[in-house]
Amino acid sequence: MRSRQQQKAQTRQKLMDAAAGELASGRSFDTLSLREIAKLAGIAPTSFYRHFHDMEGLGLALIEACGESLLELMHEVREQASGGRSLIRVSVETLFDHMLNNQGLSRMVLQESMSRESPFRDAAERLLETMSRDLAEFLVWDAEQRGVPLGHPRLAADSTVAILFTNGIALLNTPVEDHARHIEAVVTQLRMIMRGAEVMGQAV
Amino acid sequence: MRSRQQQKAQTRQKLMDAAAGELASGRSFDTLSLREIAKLAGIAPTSFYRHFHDMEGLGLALIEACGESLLELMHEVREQASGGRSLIRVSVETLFDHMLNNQGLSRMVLQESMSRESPFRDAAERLLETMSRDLAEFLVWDAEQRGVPLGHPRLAADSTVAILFTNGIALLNTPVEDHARHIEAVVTQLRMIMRGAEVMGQAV
DNA sequence: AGTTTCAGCGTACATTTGTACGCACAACTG
DNA sequence: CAGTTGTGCGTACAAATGTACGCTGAAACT
Repeated sequence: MRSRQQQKAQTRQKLMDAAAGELASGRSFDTLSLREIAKLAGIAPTSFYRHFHDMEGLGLALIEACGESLLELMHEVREQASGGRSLIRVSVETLFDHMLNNQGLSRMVLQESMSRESPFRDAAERLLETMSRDLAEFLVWDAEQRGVPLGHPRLAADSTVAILFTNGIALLNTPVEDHARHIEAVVTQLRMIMRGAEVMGQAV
Repeated sequence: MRSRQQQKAQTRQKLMDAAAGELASGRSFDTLSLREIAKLAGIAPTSFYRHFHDMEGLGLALIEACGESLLELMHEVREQASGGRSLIRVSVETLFDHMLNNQGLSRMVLQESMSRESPFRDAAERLLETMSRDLAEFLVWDAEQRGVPLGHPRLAADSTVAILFTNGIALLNTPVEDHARHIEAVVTQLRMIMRGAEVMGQAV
């Protein structure tokens, strides 16, 4: 038999997968019921409590997991991008790829980031904040590298993140054959911001 | 006695107000139940059906109403802005004011715009699309007026709308004393985009 | 070997949900 | 004025929900 830890971890994962699956098929998180998720995961309703105190607990775990994989991914992108390809393009493609492979979670995180004060909102907000901070830091480093001063790097990063996620979501509702064109549009928008930031940097 | 039409319209409005009130206090739309809204509006649950076929019907009416007032508002802004004040600043302030006064609906529209294929998403999407299209049209006109060519006006408008609403939502979770600073940041971000668009316009 | 721990189960119950059905009575129509 | 219309009500019911309670059996520990 598998050890208790392994077994428990696996059941917990089943619960998270069940919820993520429902999210991916279009449900919003708070239409999910404890009983329903338990059934999908193949356990009795009351066994749910062995893993999460709440549906809220499950939700937080989902957001947490999504955040971890996302930050890790963007971290990899920076190393990979130093290989020469356009950083902007690689970032966009990588992020969108992740969102396409995690549609349910992506939607949930962004929707919750727009909700009212709640544990979900806090978690989602923290994730976006971290992404923006990391990006700003990188932008400064990159600008110095190229000897081109950037005006308001943090604001540029905020704009970038807003545009990235807004368009990422839009992409999920777009037929595959339009993806390439859509990505091109986003890349142009981001270049626009960078040009603007550079101009405002020189103006100082 | 009031006429039947008036009476019915008033009850319908009570239902919409009840729902909007719950949204404003942080609930998400699909945690609202028909019975609950009926009770808040002061009518029997079964009377709900005299006004809407569904909770979905109510939701659509809410989004519709929010969209109408919003588009009307932005239309006024353009006339008012020709008076000389910065168009960007006036637009931002007006939109944010509207969002602050309609927190529940604003959140709902933006959240639904990120959901999966559904009547709600379609309605919300249509609203944002219209705003972006109108804005692009205005940007072109304004650029011609000033003799400064704009590159990719539609993309600039898309970016602007994304940044406006993202930050508008963020503002709702911000203490009032930080509002002025926050608005300043958004104005700077929008100027950044405009500068970028102008630069890319000249490059052609 | 004997004991403890604990993931998972089944039963049970009070709430809440959407909605079908039919009645009442004020407002409209002719 | 008589007849029709239609908003609103109360009752009723099946389904679903969260969760309290106590049991079981195997893994973990001593």
